[in-house]
Amino acid sequence: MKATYIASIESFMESIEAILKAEVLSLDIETTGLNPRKDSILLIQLGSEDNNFIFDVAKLPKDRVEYLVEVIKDKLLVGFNLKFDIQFIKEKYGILFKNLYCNMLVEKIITAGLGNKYPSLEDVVNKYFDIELAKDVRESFHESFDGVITKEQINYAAQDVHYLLPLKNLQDEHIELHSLEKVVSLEMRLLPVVSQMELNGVLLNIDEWNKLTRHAKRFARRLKGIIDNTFRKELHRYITSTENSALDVLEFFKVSRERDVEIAWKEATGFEKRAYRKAYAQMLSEMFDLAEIDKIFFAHFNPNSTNQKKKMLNWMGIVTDTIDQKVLKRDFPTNRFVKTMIRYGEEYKKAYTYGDNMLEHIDPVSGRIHANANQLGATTGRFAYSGPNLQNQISDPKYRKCYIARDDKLLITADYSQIELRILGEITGEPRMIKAYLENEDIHANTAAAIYGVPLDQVTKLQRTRGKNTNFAVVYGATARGLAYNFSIEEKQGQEILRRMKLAYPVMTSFMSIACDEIIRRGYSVTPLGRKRFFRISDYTRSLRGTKERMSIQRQGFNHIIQGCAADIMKIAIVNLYYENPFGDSLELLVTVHDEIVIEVDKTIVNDALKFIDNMMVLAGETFLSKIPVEVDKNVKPYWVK
DNA sequence: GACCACGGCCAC
DNA sequence: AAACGTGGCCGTGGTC
Repeated sequence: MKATYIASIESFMESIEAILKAEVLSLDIETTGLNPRKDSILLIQLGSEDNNFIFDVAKLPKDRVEYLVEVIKDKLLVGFNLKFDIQFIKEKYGILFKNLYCNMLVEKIITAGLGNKYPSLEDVVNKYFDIELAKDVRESFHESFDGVITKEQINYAAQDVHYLLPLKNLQDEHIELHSLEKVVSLEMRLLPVVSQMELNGVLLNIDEWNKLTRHAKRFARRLKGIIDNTFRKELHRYITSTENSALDVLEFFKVSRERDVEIAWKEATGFEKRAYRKAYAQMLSEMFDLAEIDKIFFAHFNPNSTNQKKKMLNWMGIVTDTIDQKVLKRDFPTNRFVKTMIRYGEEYKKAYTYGDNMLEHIDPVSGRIHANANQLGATTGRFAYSGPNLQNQISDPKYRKCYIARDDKLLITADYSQIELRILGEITGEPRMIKAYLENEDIHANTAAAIYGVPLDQVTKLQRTRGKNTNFAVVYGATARGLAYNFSIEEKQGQEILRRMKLAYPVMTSFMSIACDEIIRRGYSVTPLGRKRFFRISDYTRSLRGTKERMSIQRQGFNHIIQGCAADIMKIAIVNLYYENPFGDSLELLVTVHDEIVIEVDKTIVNDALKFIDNMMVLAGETFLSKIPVEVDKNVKPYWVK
């Protein structure tokens, strides 16, 4: 493996010749950390077919590195998780690379459903070349790096780019084999856009957010007081009716020990390492006094423990195997204590999971939240967000309002109206659905009319809700039991609903049946764009005994066609919004939530931007929808509207 | 202390 | 308990 280390102007001049000549280069960078705003680039590695160049950014004049970036900006750049590299380059040199081939994204596309969720370079190189790459050198750049690059680090840096071009050639064979060219092309076009979206970040109104958090905390505290009192009564009832020690009590209620109180006791009594556990248990087993047990119980008691809540509910005569709020609400709809407990859980989540946690993600440099947008997070092609997950923010307007535009800017929130149902109608070719959409009928009421056998104009509110849920259930592949569970009805009635559904939408029904057979026969399902989701099909899967597994695969497979198509449409829209954007920096994409996109615009261009966004999104939808119209709902406010 | 599985719950 | 798809994050409670 050749490697040329470049730290002087002379060596730079020599190497740049080879770089200029190359049409394709592999790219990797080493940095001092993971944050493109805070951390710096140490090395830029470029691999050509016959050499690996390592540019020592710190030792070269800034204008030379800028020149290098300029030289390679339009070449095809191949790399593993290129989002990381191009974000650093954009942040430091102001140039966003757009001609990309990301080996990691490609690997996810060609192994969708079968491969690793987070493939590492080491895994993939090992898979294709049966070679073990060392991983631990990368961290050596982060802490305690003194600016002097070691020989080992140079070798490592060269190795990191060395395999990328041959890897591309091997991956290309799989792309061709599975006809995934269009999907790869779309994802690669999307990659710089997603990188830019992450760099843009979102702005949180911290004062308003904290108000909500404080409110939730106060609420949670009050509810905890009620829970404590109720539990205390039950505890005393238990103790006075038995002759158990504190230890028995804690164990009966599944209250786990080893909380702060136990640690404090260990420190106070001076027990060594592990010996204290036994001694502590011994002490508890000799404790019989009600007041003392009360004290020790509440020192250990944890209202966030599912085990404890479950045990206490059962003790109180609320017999349940789960504290799932859906189940509790159904089985004990009027129980006030159950309500209190559910409400406590909700407020606690608002206070901490959403409340305090969100502040941790505010970037120290930009003051904004730069969540990680994983463009191939879901097997179906949907995005997944993390750190924080911006796709499951509380939909209550009070919370959404905290996501705000910069001064003199506004947020446009645009979402596809019923995109998955429209896709379902289009793909299956179901005339009744097509007609309903063409004639602007209420599709949920339509389904309700069918399953309840009533005229469209006589559908009640409950029936419409059921119709709506049944429509979703079809996309998700629900069974009669599932429907029965959701609607709190008998399984027989669930069967009847499905029977009428099939009768009302016969074309859809036969299409689904054929599609589900195909999924098992081919071992994959595929969206109109060509995005595939693969399944492992064994003899067992095909057998009678494998019915459960087979049906599960068919549900996933059919859902992939619909959900994946919706994802494809949104991605096409995002790509076109970015590349066709006539407004420059006055229009910036911030975040996408499956069928929705949030865009920040200058106040001055709002009306034109709305038209542009509508146009791009509808056009993207029309790539795959021709029989059923595409509709986009739009909102403009200084904050995020749902 | 780091890791993991799981129950639970937020979103579309 | 789990009953229909796709995710991430929390806390608990266990392991090493």
